[in-house]
Amino acid sequence: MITIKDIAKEANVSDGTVDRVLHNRGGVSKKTEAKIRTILEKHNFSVNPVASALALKNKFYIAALIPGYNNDDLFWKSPYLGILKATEDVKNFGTQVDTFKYNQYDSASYLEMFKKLIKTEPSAVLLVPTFLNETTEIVKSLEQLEIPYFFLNVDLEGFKNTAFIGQDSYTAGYIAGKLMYLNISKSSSFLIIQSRRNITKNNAIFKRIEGFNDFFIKNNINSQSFTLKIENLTNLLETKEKINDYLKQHPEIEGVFVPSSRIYLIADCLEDPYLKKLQLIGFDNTPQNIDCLLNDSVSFLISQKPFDQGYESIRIIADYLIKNKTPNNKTFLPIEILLKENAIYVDRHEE
Amino acid sequence: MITIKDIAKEANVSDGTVDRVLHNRGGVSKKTEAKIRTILEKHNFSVNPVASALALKNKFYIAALIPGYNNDDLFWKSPYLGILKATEDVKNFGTQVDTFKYNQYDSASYLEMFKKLIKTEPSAVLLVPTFLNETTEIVKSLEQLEIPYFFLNVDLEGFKNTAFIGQDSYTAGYIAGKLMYLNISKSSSFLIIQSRRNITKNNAIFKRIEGFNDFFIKNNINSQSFTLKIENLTNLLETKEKINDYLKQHPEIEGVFVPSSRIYLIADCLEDPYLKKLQLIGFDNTPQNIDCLLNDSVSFLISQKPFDQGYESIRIIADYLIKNKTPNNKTFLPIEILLKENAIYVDRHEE
DNA sequence: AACACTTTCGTGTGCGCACACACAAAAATA
DNA sequence: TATTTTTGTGTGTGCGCACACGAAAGTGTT
Repeated sequence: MITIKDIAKEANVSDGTVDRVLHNRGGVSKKTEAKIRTILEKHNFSVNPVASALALKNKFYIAALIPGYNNDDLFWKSPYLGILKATEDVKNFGTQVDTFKYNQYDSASYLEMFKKLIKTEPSAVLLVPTFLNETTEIVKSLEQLEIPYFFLNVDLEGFKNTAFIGQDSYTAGYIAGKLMYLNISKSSSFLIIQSRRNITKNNAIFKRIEGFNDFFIKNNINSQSFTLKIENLTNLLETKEKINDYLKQHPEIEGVFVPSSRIYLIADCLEDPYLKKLQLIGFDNTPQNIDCLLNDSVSFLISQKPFDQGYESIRIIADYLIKNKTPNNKTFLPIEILLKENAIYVDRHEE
Repeated sequence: MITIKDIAKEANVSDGTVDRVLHNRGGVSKKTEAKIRTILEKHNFSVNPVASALALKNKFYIAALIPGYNNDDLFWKSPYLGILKATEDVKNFGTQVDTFKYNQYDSASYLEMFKKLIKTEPSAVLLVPTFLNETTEIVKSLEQLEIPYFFLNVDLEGFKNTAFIGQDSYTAGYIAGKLMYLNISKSSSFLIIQSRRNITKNNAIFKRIEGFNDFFIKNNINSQSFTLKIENLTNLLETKEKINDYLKQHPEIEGVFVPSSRIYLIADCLEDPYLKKLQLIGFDNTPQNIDCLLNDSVSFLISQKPFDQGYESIRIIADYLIKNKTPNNKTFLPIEILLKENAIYVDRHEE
């Protein structure tokens, strides 16, 4: 393994000079810089990141702004755990990570946590841009401070984020459509259940529905699509009544598609004959959803690999900071299809 | 961040003494050792792996013994790339990796490469135990030399391998059965195509077929199962003739299951009406197979995430060597279901 | 030619750990 | 008690790099 010292010796300069050109620190004559660069090229030299990390010692600081979670909605636990795992991995590489959690249904808390975050003077920010207007505001201050920012999970367009890490929601929805079609009989119907509060443009849920419907359109399938909007899924009594009523009125429905991570609520609400008869397809490998797979109430789940999303994000940002590695503009994680049998082999959150 | 020096100060001993108990190097009185351990526990101390790696500098050496690949059978390229990626990751952590490739159809080359390998005095060995008898022999010398060994991809039972990294082939086959059932009409039939040379007990292919058939048995489905054995799939003329003849004689067949990574050969051999009519399900995301997904000749592929298998193996072994972290006895990677739409979001081999 | 600057470069220190070596104290032996 | 052996502990050096400090060489001004 070749070291800076080796390069220096070959160029008849000191280690410090080589270091200066490696880090574009300036203060090197053009002649010697050229000489050093030639030798660098020749040996295809790259610094030893381990030694570099040791010497740097907590030079970088990443702040993450993501939704919190509770027992009612565990989705954001996985990305958080992924972030934690990555934090551990990069900790000794001179990179510190702090996570700020906001309430995904309260734009004020989003702004509030950002204010807290920005006071810590991060070298880069990872955020889940749930709210459009507030994000515009946030991005403005970040750009003013020249802090690079990365979007996680929500692929908001029109911003100069260094990268996006998440899923191709449209295609994920398209696949959901395909799986639905496989499971219900031809010329039968299906139901899409939406929760009002989730419908905003550019939103993953919106794109999933679009993809789902497009499958049937593009393949000229004349299954009929019904949509039921429910204000607040968590209100179980109301949800229960609405759904079962609706199904009573539309006995031709054979499948239910829930484009959010809340399909377990639907499974809970369905009366027994429906539960047996219907094919349920939903998103995300939360513990409750996995349980539904295992007890046969849900046929398929599509996972967006939330743990990996969190993990990869931090790794990408750390590489960007430490190794100056510019990431792909969009990093799409695999669209994972889960069914009863492979559910247990999914994402390892432990370790 | 707490360091060895901090621990030493608190225990009123020198760094060296702490170092000795950390590495069980001996030569420390019971009293001081107890004291140090208490403090270690109290702070939940763990050494900084970065500094450790720097100080150790190429202390460990991992040798990998895996099948080679060629254009005809690219499967083993992915694990190899995974190993390479991991090699890069652990390189600066004092761990070197060398890969030895053998011919998976020639047990002599297996032994021969092992002989080469063992001369390099590895600290640990990763191997794909394709051949039972030869593996017994190999393991014997490894155990004599007290070199820990790990199995990759092929889960041979009855050995004292430190760990296995691969897929649950039985369940993967079971899922293939389920997907097949979803795609063909009830009470129709399907065909399993086997290549003679692959049939050995304990083999992944064997287990996949078992799982596949069990799906139909356990769910009381009376689809009829046919099996066609072909000596050498690569002999395209013969394969072509045999398959199409067989299908002519059994028009009730609606699906074809190929429990190996060679389904692209079958797709190549099928005459056009069959290609359109039949549902093909196979294994592994090789480029040729992915092509078949994209051009609609194959309905599903099950990936065993070969890249990840290679990558994880090396990481697991490195952690074992560097951090003394005993791995799970079996590490099962996810059973990934691929179809046309999510094929492009799979395994990133670049970077 | 003497001076004040500026540019260019070498040296030294420390990051946290591993390990060889040195040396003291305690125990065993003569 | 003197001497050897064992046991226990401290010290020093280096891993490869980052960066501060200051020295040397170069440039311009009066």
